[in-house]
Amino acid sequence: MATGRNHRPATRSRGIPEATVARLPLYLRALTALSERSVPTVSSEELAAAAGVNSAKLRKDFSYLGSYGTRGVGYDVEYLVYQISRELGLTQDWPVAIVGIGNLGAALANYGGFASRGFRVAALIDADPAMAGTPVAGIPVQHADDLDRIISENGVSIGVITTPPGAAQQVCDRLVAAGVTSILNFAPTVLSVPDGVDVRKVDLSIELQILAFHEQRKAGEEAASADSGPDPAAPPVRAATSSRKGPDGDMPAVMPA
Amino acid sequence: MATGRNHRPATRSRGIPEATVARLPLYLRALTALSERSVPTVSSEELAAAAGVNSAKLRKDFSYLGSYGTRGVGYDVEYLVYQISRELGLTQDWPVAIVGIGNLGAALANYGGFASRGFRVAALIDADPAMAGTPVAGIPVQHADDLDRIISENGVSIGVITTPPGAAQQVCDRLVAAGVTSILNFAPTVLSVPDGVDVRKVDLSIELQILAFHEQRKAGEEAASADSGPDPAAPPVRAATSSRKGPDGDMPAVMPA
DNA sequence: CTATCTTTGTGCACGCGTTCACAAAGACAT
DNA sequence: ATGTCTTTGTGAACGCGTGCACAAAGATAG
Repeated sequence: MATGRNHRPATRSRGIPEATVARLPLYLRALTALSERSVPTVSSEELAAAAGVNSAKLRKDFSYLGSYGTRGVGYDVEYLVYQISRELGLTQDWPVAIVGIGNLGAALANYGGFASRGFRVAALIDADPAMAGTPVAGIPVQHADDLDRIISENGVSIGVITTPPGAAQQVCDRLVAAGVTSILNFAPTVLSVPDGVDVRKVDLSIELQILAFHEQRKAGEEAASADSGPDPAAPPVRAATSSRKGPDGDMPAVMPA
Repeated sequence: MATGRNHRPATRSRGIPEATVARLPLYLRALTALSERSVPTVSSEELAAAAGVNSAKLRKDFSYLGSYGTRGVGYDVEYLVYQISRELGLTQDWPVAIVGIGNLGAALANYGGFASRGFRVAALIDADPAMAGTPVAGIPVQHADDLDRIISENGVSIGVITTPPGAAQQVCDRLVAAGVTSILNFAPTVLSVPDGVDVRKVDLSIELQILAFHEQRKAGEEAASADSGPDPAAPPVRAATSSRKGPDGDMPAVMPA
């Protein structure tokens, strides 16, 4: 019943830190590229550079999985690919259902990176009856009324939500009721899920806003003597100290929508 | 020249912790919803619940911005919306360019959440000459040859990369050369950027793999007495101790692509 | 067999982020 | 004016993650 429990709070899973788990796919990608070039072994320094991380961090990460390297030589690429794949659970097939086949849902269905690495788009679900039967990326869209059955029959345990924000919580509840225990949420909504269900959030708007923050800061630093404009340290006229400072007139309406 | 410097390493910006910056958009979204319902004030407890975070964390986050609350009452919604918007730099217009108009790029161009909150899709760029002139989401696609000019003329400082992975680094280099200092990267590639350029990464494949890890762990815990199958603690036959343990035959080919 | 050289694996220290718990502050009733 | 009650703002403790620096381990040459 935890409201808005995003990501993993601090529950270390099976001794492997969450931060390490988040980097394993990165290592795996770099190792796969090396494997395709038939590189037999790789040092922590080389692999770290390819993955964009510190070499000490990489070695510590791998130490959580076990001692898979050879001192003086490095790591066996194929063996490490297998170990990480196994640790991440990519040696098995993961049927995935995408709910909400709008622009984004359709794009994800077509996305090649989805299909590889053990993930398979098993079902596309939408609430619009007009879309039922229409194939998207070669997969017919099914109606949301049959959500329970679709999830059960396909053994889906990972759901992807690409609905409008208003429908996200309801879809989430139905997915969880049908047996889904992992959700990738693209809707800009805080989802409430019961314990035992993992939610990961991908929010384009939030990413842009974080970039805007740093962008503004960079601009404010370079032009420290601008035309009274973006000085992030000078707050505007603070409203009176009364309890209701609503319609004072100096509060610009910032958000268009 | 820093290779693979993603996110912010540890550089605290303007006294505001990076973790706090990442949560400000979340608060802003919740506050905007309250504002639309004409709620005048909100307590840290209520707002924290709406944003899905701890109330103490929220209060500490706001304390970095200043003392904008009233003890015994809570926070003025409109005032806080303005303060956070200003802090995030959303009071100004941010022209954004999307490079790589495939499925995902087109979906982002159509995505409504992009347009709101000060972000404006100023240009769509693709390397395919056949797409030049074709309107996507009402915006004509322009050819990548004119990238420099497009970025300069529109004053774009935030670029979104939705190209195939092979083209991402080259596109990134050209964007940076043209003056872009913030990049949102959807391509599964580690980007190298010079200092002063911020890169944020959105990687669907990585998110799924993290979910798969926890999913596997959950499945392994519940069925602790399965048919010798997914025991995450028992490593398979370790290859011989020689330096080259490549083609031993017992190394399953895990990655299909 | 011994020496040297490379690279892993990790002990340790440090800093950031989170959470608790509580004093200070202000609203509100009397 | 005073007391009570609610809620903020923050000091302090704790835990996680990161990076340094080095010893241990093994390969390789002589």
